[in-house]
Amino acid sequence: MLNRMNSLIFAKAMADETRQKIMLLLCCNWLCVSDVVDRLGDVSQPTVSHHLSILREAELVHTRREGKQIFYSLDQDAVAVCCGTLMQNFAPERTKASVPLANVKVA
Amino acid sequence: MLNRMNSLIFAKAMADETRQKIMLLLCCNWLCVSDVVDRLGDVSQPTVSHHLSILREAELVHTRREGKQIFYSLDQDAVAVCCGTLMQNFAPERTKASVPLANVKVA
DNA sequence: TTAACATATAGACAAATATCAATACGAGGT
DNA sequence: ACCTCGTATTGATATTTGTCTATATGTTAA
Repeated sequence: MLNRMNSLIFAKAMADETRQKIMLLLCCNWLCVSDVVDRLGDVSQPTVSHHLSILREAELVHTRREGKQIFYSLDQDAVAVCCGTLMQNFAPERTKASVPLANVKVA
Repeated sequence: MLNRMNSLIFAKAMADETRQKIMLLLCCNWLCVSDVVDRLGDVSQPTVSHHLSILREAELVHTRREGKQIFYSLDQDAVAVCCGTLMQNFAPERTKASVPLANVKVA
């Protein structure tokens, strides 16, 4: 139940190009909101805040306050867990023997 | 480029509850459209066809014609590849040593 | 070729979502 | 206290998307 819920929330969180761009920016990086706005270049600050709140509710980002700024970074563990859940639900026959991801062909 | 594109198409394809239900039905199973309609119970045939076409365009299903019927089944390899791509893009620090999915905590 | 059945497509509509400008909120600094 | 800066929220709008009914397409059988 919770797994299925997670899969849906996760997929919805990922299902937007701007959000994926933001996630890439926050991957291995702590950035504050205005940094993200600057790096995207073509999206307003409220829009970025909105996307960040979606990522927050999906529990895909870490948050840290520093003075006036709020820093975000991608929660890679959460992403990995969600991907694992997706695999278990939708590719169970490829998960049986604990497939090393390195061996999974990527186009 | 193509990877990122795939991640977006994949996420969008997964980002709907009805579609996830269909994918679960088609996981390890060949079903024709009307079978899917029956098992879902609360969705019209055109709607199912529409969802199947989205899954088809995302290349997440196999198709086989048999007389008047068209059978679908989930392409688990494709799902695995897409999940791997997601991991590589959005959880690279968890992919380095080829993490066995069995060791990934699932809530 | 016509009829019956299975699936796909078209068109219309409603709900969800992405976006922006304007504004509120909150934390420092003066 | 006030002002400024960074972020969040609100309200409005446009686009996307999911759904339906009606219809078209395609396959098989009579």
